[in-house]
Amino acid sequence: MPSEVISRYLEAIYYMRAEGETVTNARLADWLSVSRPTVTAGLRRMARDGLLRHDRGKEVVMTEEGESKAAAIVRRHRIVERWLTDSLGLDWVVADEEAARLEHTISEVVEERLYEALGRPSSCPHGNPIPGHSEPVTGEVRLAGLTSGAATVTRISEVAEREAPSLLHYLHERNLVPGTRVALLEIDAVGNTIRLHAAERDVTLSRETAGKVWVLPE
Amino acid sequence: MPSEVISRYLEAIYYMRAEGETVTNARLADWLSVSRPTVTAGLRRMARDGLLRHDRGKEVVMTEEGESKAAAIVRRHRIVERWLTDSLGLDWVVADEEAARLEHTISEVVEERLYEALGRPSSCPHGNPIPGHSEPVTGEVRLAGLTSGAATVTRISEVAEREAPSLLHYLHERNLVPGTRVALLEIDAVGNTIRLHAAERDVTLSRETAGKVWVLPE
DNA sequence: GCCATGAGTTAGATCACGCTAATGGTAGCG
DNA sequence: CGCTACCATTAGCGTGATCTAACTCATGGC
Repeated sequence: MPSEVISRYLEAIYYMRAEGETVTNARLADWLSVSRPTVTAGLRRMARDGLLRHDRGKEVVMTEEGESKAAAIVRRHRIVERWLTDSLGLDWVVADEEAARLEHTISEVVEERLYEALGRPSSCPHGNPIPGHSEPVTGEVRLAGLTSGAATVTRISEVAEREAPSLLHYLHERNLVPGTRVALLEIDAVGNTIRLHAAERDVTLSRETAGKVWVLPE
Repeated sequence: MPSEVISRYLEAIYYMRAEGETVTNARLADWLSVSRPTVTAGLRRMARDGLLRHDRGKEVVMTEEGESKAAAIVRRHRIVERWLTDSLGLDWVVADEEAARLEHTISEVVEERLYEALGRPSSCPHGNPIPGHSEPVTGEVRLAGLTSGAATVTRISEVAEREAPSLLHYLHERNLVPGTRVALLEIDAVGNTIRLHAAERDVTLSRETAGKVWVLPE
């Protein structure tokens, strides 16, 4: 059983891969808020324990075992998030923080019982699929890359939660949540912003922020 | 915030104190299944951090702070146990093991919400009071010390859970659970056993086992 | 073609947590 | 009194996880 620290490494790698980013030492250090030598040492231990391969070059590659352990953690994270929001009434941001701790102490049996008790949810509160139980929506694109006029929000990237918790608040307040319909109003290529109509309201987002919201065009 | 290891020390001390045992290095080492030098080092760190005083003699004395941290952990343990048994349908033994891990990652806010969602339970599944929410029953005695004829089971000591998980199973199977009425049949001073009638059945317990079951005489 | 920049690693340190082996009490028993 | 138990601590060691400082190396800019 990997330590909690190593589990966090696995989780981070999983999220980066899911976002299509290349997984490097420096990016992991940023994500986990630790120094680069710390990551070097951590990756070495992980390679030793058969969780990934490191091949002295660049990109880190998870093994089968690493992949499945990572998926288990993410699965628990998302089920717990659902529990915290749906049953205990916590808000998005708090639920994510709490789940980040609980995901490491939830056992398989508790995970399963909880999943059933919640009625087999198909995603976390931010719309991300639950590994092993639901698939990513096909055809979704980043809001930042939207070209046609209208779309429906499918999910908020896990990256947003890590990099700026306040961003989650921001999106939630503006009702930019899974299921909301949005209509593109204007792309400002100079200011690097995107203006859109969502939930009876006009919203302006930076291109950066809009890159973390995924939508399904109509 | 104490580490998880130190939290386990606090919890163990709390349980021993509640049972009226003297808290010594050796007893802690037994309880926690670590070597005595490890306990020495742990207690030193705890004293350094203001959780207890050690006074180079014998007994360990918790400070206000240590006491309240310990109570918080035990409170979470018992609330989580209730959740696991009542909402998720886990059995006594598994619930205790799971709670032993979850108690360290449950935050104050989750603890409170969960307590409310469960309908403010007054004890853990084994009948032990929830610190800060309920008081120990007054007048209870150990089943081993019962003299009169009849009594009602109030709680199974936390000691039983640590020392012999199978004992929990044993008691549960024989329906020796909080609320069950028992009638003393015979005390065998030679064999060191006690025979009693409980839940339509005759049961024989060793004096040792009977010391871990608390009852309220009628 | 040289050099600044950034990425990864090495070197060297610290702290928490665990171990075994050996040492130093204290206290009861004969 | 002296021995045996039991207890606590010291000594010495290993691993995981973290840090800063310093080194190496490729790559792109000029």
